[in-house]
Amino acid sequence: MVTIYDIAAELGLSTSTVSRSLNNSNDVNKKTQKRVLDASCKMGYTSNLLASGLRNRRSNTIGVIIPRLNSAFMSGAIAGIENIINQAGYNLVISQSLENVGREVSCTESMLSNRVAGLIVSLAGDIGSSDHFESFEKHGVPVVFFDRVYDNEKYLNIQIDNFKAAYTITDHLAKQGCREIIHITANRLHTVYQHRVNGYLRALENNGIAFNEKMLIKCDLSDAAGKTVAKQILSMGSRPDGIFSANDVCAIGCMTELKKSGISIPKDIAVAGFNDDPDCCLIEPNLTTIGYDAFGMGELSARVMLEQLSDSFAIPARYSVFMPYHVIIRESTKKEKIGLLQFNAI
Amino acid sequence: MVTIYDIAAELGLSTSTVSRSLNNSNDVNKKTQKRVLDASCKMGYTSNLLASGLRNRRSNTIGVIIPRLNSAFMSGAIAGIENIINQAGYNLVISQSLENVGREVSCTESMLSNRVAGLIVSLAGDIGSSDHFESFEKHGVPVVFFDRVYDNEKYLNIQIDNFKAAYTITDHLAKQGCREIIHITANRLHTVYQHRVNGYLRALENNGIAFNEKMLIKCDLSDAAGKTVAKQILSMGSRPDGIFSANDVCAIGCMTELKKSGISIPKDIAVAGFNDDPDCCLIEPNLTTIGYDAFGMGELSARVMLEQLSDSFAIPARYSVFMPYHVIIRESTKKEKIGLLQFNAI
DNA sequence: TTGTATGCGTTATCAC
DNA sequence: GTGATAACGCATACAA
Repeated sequence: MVTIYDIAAELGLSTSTVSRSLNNSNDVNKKTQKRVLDASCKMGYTSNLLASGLRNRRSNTIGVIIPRLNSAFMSGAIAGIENIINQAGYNLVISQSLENVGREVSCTESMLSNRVAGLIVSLAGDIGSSDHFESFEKHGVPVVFFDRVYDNEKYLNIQIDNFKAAYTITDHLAKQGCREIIHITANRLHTVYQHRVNGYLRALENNGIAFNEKMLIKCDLSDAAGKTVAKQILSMGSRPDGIFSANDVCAIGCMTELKKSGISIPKDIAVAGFNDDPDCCLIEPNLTTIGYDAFGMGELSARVMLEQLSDSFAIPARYSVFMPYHVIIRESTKKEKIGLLQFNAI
Repeated sequence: MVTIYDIAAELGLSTSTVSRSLNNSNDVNKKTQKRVLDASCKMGYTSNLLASGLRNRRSNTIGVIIPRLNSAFMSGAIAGIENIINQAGYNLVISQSLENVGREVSCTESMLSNRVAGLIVSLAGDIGSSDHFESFEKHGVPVVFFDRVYDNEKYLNIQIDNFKAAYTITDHLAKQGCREIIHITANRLHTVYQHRVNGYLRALENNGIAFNEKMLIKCDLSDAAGKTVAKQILSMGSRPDGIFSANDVCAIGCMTELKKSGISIPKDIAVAGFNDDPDCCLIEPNLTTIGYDAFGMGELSARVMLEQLSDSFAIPARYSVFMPYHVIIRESTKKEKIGLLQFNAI
């Protein structure tokens, strides 16, 4: 491969001048620079980022660790991150923790070995220690968390207010006349889900709905789990009239199965999800849900990262950013009787 | 950061011995190795892959370039690739070309700069020159294409037989009694789509169905495009009784819109897609489609890559692998009259 | 089995 | 504005 030595030899210059030209330094004659750039082009020069990274003691790569790459939310967030990061001249390394803390740890080790300039993370499902992020902090490598974050102010967190969102959507169900609203949540209570549970509970309380443990169903929030939950619900003594699932996938699995068994939605049971997956508008009736801007969240995470990267001497910021979210009300929670009530109320 | 110098100094050894120990070389005393490993652990050593890569003249990273990260197919394929690649001790860099050849080119440049050990690619939408892959070949960096490949035997291609698959599903539509089957394809005819068109045409021919240009509709295969196509179809003089879309997303968009306008599927129009997205089982009626193993295709691509990587002195292989596919017949193409015919035939 | 010495390609410091 | 030189951390050819 062509190196700066080759270019230097070709033009009778030193490698320093070539390097300066290539890096668009001010300390170089513009004409010389042009000669170098032309030659590098002609000779097919490709910069060696490994050498450059070694010399600079860090690569020009930003690492991303996410639980999984298989949701509209995640691919949207990645697209947002990539958009900002690439513009800034960085590359992206993406790794999946597969919802597994062990894998997350080895991902961080690999990122460390690759001397990433920064790390953007959405945490694996379990709540675990954050030890594996400490070496980054120790070596001045900024870490930004998004969506699934640690529940403390020690880190840079980009998220939505899950408590409020869950509160609002549960409250909506109650206002639609639901009196027995169950909540489907993750079996491993990551803070994200814990906050949603809390919001749900508060909404029940404020609407004078009594809560008992049977109303909280834990599963892995998959489509299959949703179907299983539906069967559970069908066999319940007193059947709920509202379901709030902590994600859309599970809500949709559940709905599909309920429909199969002749349950009418929202008449018999109103259903709400979380995330605003595209599938919400595919299932019939369309699914009420919480929507938030995945692409924007990715972009913001990346921007915060770049900010950290630029003033490396500044005290590392420690704060949480809450992104906006909105409740998207669709047919799956529009109970007809309520429609009438609302009509009368006008 | 701790380096092998630090470990060497700590133990009174040379860096070569430390390096050998860390790399599990045979030329080192097992006891010495253990001392080194213990010390490296205690001291919190993290190998510097930039230095190692510079020395070895290539990184331990495999690059992946794909059009977009937003489909079940792609995330499945990526998961498959990652599964194999990680086991082999490599890392993955993923980049999206966003269906744009220009971006694809800059992705390859960045991969080259990062001195990736190999490159796995699914091509951007357009047919373009393959010049940007030549430098890899020139420098002995293996390139494996999957799904969207160049239409020649010059490269390593992992794909399905799109001609046959399209033939089979079109033939199925014809056998269900459809006499005017339209085909929705991409407006930029990548080979993948060209082959599907060809299979479609052959099936028409073999079923004695006349073809005219109006039966071939070109669009970007998005959900929105599907809806637009539906409106086109509704305004056609002679309405088709069968639709074969080159992907599911578009088929589903189209179906949704047709249903809204009171078209009964499959009675009025039978619809078939391609890919077996999970949404095929969400839309009603469920969508007939072509299914193939995304995860397996990813794994195979990665395996072929590793094979190339291992015998670097072998002549680079040049061949195409065709993965199995299967036609998945669901309600969207089961015309009732045919059901009766089949019943009578028993 | 271990150590010495060198180079991978780049950038930064210093001198001119 | 340019050049000589050293150093980044590691791996290997060669010597011992």
